[in-house]
Amino acid sequence: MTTLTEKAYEALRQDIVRGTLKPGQQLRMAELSAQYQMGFSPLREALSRLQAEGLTVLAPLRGFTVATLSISEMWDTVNLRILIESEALKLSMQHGGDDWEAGIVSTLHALTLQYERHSGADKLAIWELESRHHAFHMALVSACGSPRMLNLIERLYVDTERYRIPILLQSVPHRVRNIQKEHTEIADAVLARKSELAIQKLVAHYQLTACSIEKWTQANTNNSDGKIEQPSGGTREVKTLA
Amino acid sequence: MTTLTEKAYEALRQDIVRGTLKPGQQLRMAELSAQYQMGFSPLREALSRLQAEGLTVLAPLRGFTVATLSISEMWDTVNLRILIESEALKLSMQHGGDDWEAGIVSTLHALTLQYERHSGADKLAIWELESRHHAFHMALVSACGSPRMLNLIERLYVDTERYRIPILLQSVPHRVRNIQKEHTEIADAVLARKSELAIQKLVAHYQLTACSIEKWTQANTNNSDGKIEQPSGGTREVKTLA
DNA sequence: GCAACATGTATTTTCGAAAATTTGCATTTT
DNA sequence: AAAATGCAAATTTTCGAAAATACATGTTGC
Repeated sequence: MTTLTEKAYEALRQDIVRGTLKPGQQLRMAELSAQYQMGFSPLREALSRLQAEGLTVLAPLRGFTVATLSISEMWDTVNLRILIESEALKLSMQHGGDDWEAGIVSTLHALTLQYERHSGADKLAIWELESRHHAFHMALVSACGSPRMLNLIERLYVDTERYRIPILLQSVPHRVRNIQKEHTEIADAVLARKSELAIQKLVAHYQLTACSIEKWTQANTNNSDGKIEQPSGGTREVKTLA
Repeated sequence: MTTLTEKAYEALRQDIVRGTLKPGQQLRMAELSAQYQMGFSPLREALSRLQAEGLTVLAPLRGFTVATLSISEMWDTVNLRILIESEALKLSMQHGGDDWEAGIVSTLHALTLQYERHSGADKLAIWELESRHHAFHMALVSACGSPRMLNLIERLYVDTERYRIPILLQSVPHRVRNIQKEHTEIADAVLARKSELAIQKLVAHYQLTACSIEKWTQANTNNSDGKIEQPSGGTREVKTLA
């Protein structure tokens, strides 16, 4: 990583996705400058990029804020993700070769290992789990042949990741679903090139996750619908989506 | 429009889409600063945003360039557009009310008027035509109920617009297709809520356009495949996609 | 007491120059 | 002659301060 702008971009992006910077939070240049040890220029540039990606919002002359979360936005994202990834998965199953299959097997294996290892609320372990989870889902669609789709899928993944992470950070993992089983079943269907079944399982996986997020949110929220608070910390700022 | 950054963003975006800034062209800060009458900061910020949208490319420590065009990229974009807009159109036909229908009728009418008016290669008329064309296509899907989809459709429109504009700028419109008839037929099927038919006509419309661009490019190009030159002007810089 | 207004402060936005890096070119070396 | 090296110019990147704008607070007028 060469330029400061890139460092700023990576750092801000990670801090937003992981919830260090909370949804709706004002991002004051002076504070960021002190926090990340750099001047305004690289920060603004990074924030602009993130704005185009939907992770920050710029209100003219009153600065940047972290993009807020809401249940309706989540469902919008999830539904779009289902549409795109269903197609991408189908294409991958048509075009994918040995390397593609190998990628799925290996990322699933790595994910499983980390699942079994991941016990409590150890942050480091959670980030590693997230990373491997991401790798597995990308491996599934990686042979779709469309750079544009892959790029979009990557962004949609990040967007939904923002909703899952607050739950993961809770110490109680309340494993009512066996998520790892879902992953394995998806991989099995995909590798067997059972197109319909694989897509159906992937869609169900996403919908179950979304439902679980929705329920968790309603349980951990006292305000009216469509708003999401950050669980950790004592700051009690309620964020609404634009 | 309040801030300089916004002005820079709009201006650069328009100049890239319309081909004033040519695909692959180096964007030197000093030149841009003189051209657009502002300092580096707002320009860099605008270019960063455009980079996230895929209209510019940033090579670390060697500046920004205009994103290149290629036939394979075009097909990738068109296919994704077909996937998204088919779904969005279906949803719109399910949810759309009177306002939505009115929007389609009025934008189609405005488009038709400009089509008949638009004679030669009058740039002003072409930009107006483009604007109304855009409005019509957005009107079709505007009732899909998904802000995310609409945002994505907007971007995909711009991306394909970059491919159509060089052709429009040629004085000879070589109207082998009756494009306006295609628009009308789409609108008719949509308003009649004939879902299958409407989607089929929209898809055909996009595929015909893509084919026509591909043929035009091969005719106006002497190099090997996948590269596109800008037609106007004497500069003979060949641009490849990353 | 309350609203409109003015004033000072905090913050964002923009500029112009300094620092860091690449690029082009001439010179040397093999 | 070709490749490597070193230097100067051009260019990007970054900083720190100036300008512009928003925000908070207190004041005046009614």
